[in-house]
Amino acid sequence: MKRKVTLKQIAKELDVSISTVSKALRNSKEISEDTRQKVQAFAKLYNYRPNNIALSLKNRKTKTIGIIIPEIVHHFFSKVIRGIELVANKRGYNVIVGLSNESFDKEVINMEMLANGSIDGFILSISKETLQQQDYHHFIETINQGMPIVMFDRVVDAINCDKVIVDDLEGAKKAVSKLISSGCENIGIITTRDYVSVGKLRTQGYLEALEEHKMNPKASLILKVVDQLLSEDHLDSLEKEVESLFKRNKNLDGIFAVNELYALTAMKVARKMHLRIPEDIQIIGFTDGVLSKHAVPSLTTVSQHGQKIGEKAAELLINNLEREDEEDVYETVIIETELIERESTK
Amino acid sequence: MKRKVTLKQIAKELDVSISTVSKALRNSKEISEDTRQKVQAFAKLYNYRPNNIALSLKNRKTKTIGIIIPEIVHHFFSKVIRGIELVANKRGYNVIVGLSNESFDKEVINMEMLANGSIDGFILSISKETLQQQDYHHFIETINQGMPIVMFDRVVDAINCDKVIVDDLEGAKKAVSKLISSGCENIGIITTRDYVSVGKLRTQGYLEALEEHKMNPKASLILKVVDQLLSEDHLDSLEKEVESLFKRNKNLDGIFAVNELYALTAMKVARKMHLRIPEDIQIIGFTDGVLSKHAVPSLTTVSQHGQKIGEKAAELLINNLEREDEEDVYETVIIETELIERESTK
DNA sequence: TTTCAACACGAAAACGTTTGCGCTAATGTT
DNA sequence: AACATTAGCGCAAACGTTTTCGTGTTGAAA
Repeated sequence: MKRKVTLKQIAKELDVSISTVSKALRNSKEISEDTRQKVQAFAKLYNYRPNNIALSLKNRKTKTIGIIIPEIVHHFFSKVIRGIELVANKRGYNVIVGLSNESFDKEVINMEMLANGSIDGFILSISKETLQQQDYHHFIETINQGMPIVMFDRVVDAINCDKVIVDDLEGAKKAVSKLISSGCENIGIITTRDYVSVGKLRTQGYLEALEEHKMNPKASLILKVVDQLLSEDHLDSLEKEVESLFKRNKNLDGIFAVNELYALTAMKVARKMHLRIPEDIQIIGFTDGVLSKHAVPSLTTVSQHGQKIGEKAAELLINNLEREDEEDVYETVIIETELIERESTK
Repeated sequence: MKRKVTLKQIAKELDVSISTVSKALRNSKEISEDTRQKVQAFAKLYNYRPNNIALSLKNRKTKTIGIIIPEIVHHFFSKVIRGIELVANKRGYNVIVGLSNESFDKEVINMEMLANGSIDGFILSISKETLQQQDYHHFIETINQGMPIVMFDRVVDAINCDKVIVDDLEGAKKAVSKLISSGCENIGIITTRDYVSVGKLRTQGYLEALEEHKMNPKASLILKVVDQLLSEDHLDSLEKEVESLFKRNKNLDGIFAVNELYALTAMKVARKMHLRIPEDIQIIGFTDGVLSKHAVPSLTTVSQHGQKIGEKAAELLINNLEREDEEDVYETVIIETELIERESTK
């Protein structure tokens, strides 16, 4: 078991100084052709690679990006990571992942762990708990220490930084407009509580779409699901809530659900009530996950292009990191949504 | 924008030496109560945190684990990561992720990037391309340099290291036995080419189960799908292959599919051919992903417990890293599979 | 022969820590 | 009063790099 070879070892072996070895390897012309070749041959033989940690310490940059997401077992976030990874690697960066599990404390702890030199900047999506508590001091402190942050998807106005979001409002409008133009007259929405910004915006898009088509929103058509974070019977209670939405609106002929799971649940309930999709009721979801694609009937959905979001976020961050001048102009990039029409709509 | 404060700055500010500050913060009793308090107060005020990179350099360990997986947009791998992250964080480690995208070259490059000091050890699942080429020199070199590796799911005998696998053979047997005991007499299998070890083992399990029940395997019942890595029309060609399986076996009444997607495709084809599930044909998949749970009818499946795999892998690695004695005894842990019965079987 | 570049290399500092050891002054012991 | 102990602190090395600034040797020009 031979440990990794260092400059010092090469130097000793070849009876030259460390500086000479370093320069020889970097093709400095201070070094004679002779020694340069000798050193390089030796280095190749022993498979020398500079120690990243030492370089990080010296350069005061790690070439590593920290990602904090609320949950990894989730197609959207996986896709975002893939996007980040893609451009990060292309530009010589590594990616280190922290999971907040939708918890404020874990978010803070994870960020603290990474902020002490391990990474050059953050890409993150805020946990639900943090959004509820509206405590953003850890973001502010991080930024104040000179470490840039890019937020995506779940962002918050209070923090001044680069952001990548989808046009939730517009996406929702597209979806609802589609339902309307396909003949729906009583469209229900299944959404989250308002503190999740994306939920709020999508609800707003729903309302605006109705308004544009001179349709009156009815309170009974709006279902704001209370989400008990990931509990086991969450699915059951969700189903019950959706069922009551169906029951109190006998003439329901369209559903806009702000995520995939809600949409699938709606499909399930519709089936239970012997409604045909899309003949009797049409359904559109949000988030282009794998469920929508393989559902039966397959689900028309508003795609968020998670990978593109990740790519863009990584670009913003790295550009910021590598920018010479220190001017802080923050950008908010909006990734267009796309309505993917499948079998659940006419 | 105040940069992170260092020992040196505190020392200068308080007019003591760096060593004094360091010792004061670590509660060394070499330092007087007086200065200790002074230093600690100052440190707290300026929110001092030791620089991880410097510590890594000094201690020659990074407290970071490198994960290399073929694909992240995949429930199984996400769950494994979650498991790893869980125990890693609990034991004070961070997690850094590299994606091979099923490519040999990317696997090698990623490992090289991480191996030069960035991490203390690897947890990985081998890419398909690597398995095909059977070129494992990068694993061997890494291990030879004293960096431990834990492999999971897709492992290979040629490499001597800790491994965490599911009992693919036994899991497959469970599934097929279930089909048999539910009355199936003509059971088809949809599997991968043999170079993917898990595919091979599951096929073997299928055969053994048949044998145990005195049933003769028929070549026409075995479909080994050629997987053109992630191409767009992969789904189409997959569907055609499955369809021909159905057509050449008119009396097919059971399907064992080695992954979720194959199982779903089988369901789709069955539906197209007007076979009722589970009355006319029963289907079982492998991998407990989200698709199986939400499919209609929901899919009976062999669960692999991805999270548990991740947890175990992290434990093995960290135990190895923190072991004092240098004896190399490698373990292969088998995680039991579990048959989750849902609606696609009787 | 002296002077001066050019050449080839080495010493040392720096990045931020931790820690063994040595030093000084004060205190305690005979 | 002479000596030993100890508390309290600083020096310096080490981890592995890169880079600036010397410095000694050579060869050529004067």
